[in-house]
Amino acid sequence: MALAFTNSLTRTKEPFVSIRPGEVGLYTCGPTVYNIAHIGNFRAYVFEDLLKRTLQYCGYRVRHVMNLTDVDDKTIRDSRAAGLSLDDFTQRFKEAFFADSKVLRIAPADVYPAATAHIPEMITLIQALIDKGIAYRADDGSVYFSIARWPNYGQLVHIEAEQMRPGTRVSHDEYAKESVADFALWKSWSEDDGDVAWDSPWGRGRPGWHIECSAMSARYLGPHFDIHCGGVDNMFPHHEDEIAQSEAANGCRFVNVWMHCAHLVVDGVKMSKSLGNFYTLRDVLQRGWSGREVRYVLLATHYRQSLNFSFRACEDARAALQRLDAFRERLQDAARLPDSDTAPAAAAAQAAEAGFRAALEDDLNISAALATLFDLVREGNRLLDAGTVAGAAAKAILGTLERLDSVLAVMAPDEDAGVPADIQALADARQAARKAKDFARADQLRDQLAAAGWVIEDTPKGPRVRRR
RNA sequence: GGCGCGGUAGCCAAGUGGUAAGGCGAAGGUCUGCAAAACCUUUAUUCACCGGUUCGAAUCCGGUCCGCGCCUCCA
Repeated sequence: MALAFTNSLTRTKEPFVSIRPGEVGLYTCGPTVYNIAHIGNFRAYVFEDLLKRTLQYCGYRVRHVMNLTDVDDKTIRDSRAAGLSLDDFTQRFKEAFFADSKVLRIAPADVYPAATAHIPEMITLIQALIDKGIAYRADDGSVYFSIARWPNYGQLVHIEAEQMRPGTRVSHDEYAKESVADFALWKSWSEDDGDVAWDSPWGRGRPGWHIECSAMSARYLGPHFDIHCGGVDNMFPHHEDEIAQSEAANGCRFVNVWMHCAHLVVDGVKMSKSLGNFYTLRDVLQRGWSGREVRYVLLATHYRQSLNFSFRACEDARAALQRLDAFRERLQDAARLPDSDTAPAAAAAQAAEAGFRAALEDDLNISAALATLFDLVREGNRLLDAGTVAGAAAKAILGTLERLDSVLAVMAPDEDAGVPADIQALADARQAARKAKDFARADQLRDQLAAAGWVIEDTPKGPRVRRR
């Protein structure tokens, strides 16, 4: 089975063939840095991370570009409200984004181009569209892309311009357009923009939203590249417009494969501040969930399926991960023993690896991939119980787990915050009581620990205290 | 009006023609001073509903019901 992805352009699953053998150019729409990204945003980034790691697992070298939208209506509006320069304002949210990405173990992109650092590229692109007669400068000084002059428009969302119903969000200041469906490439300066403006052949102003991705993807990946991702909500108009701009300006196909992930919902409904179900990663961490637990929740649902986030799902993830942890600990202990027969362990490990790879190659079927992982856990535990996994056999399974984790990135536990001194003192007192066979006293201390939110486990190496 | 997505066990979730993966939970067992943790076993005659095609359908076709998303700057 070879790699295959569902292409939003054709809406079918297609074999994946890279433009250059062994290499993939990947562009993923990044954050608009006007606030802290929420877990719905990170659902998309985790999906893209899974895609990238899968490509790498399958042997591709991936060149990954993720843009940072640091100039748009919202960044301008909110930076002015905060009394900060645009750069100072967006810088904080860029840093927050990188920090949160790291917590979620998202592998960094190769390049994070910022829109404000690529204005000349955008101007060049817009000029090319004007020169070709596809874009026009309106009376208000803005430049628009004319959909009437680009018959290929609509290939991604499969719509006809006539069928578009003017939405309620059409802004009043865009009356200068020839057609409601036309979209801005360059927006002339208005008072609301304050000091945010660049010079251009059409006067002072700032770029439209879509143009940055066309300009920056071409700069870092070329005019024609392999895969472009984002959330479904970006299909229209953002990606549709990108295609129009890029193909009209460059005269070649823009992207071979478009991949879009479905929305994250919370308890079955869209996340929104007014419903009180709006969470940033930080909100979730504050409730005691770790980065990898959240990553697992975001990862474990297939990307084209809407993901229902809930704290119940976090609990399930924690339990599943603890089971993986326990399995790896058992294997690490067994690896120090003299070698056993390696055949059964090797067979289980190979079966898991083959199944895992086949599942991910099939349009990132993460559920099937995780199923093969847990099949290996069960089979491995059985073999450990039977004493047929020791030494090299245990190391073989650990090696497989490590390779699977190069894609999943969920196996290494998060940093433990440690045990407070007073809690440890209670645990020590309980152990002393147990030694003295004063079990009533020991149980009473255990209850005290439980009331404080800690559980105690008596292992062969002594008692271990753990938060619950 | 247009374009889409989805309804599979208590919960989450694969499977798109060959007779229901996996995770969580629950129940039983092993271990333990008792627990906890861990491990093992069990846990859907059935895939929203009604017809149809087929030797055979959760999977294909027609219809019905229900939930959700997008239609100009929300991942």
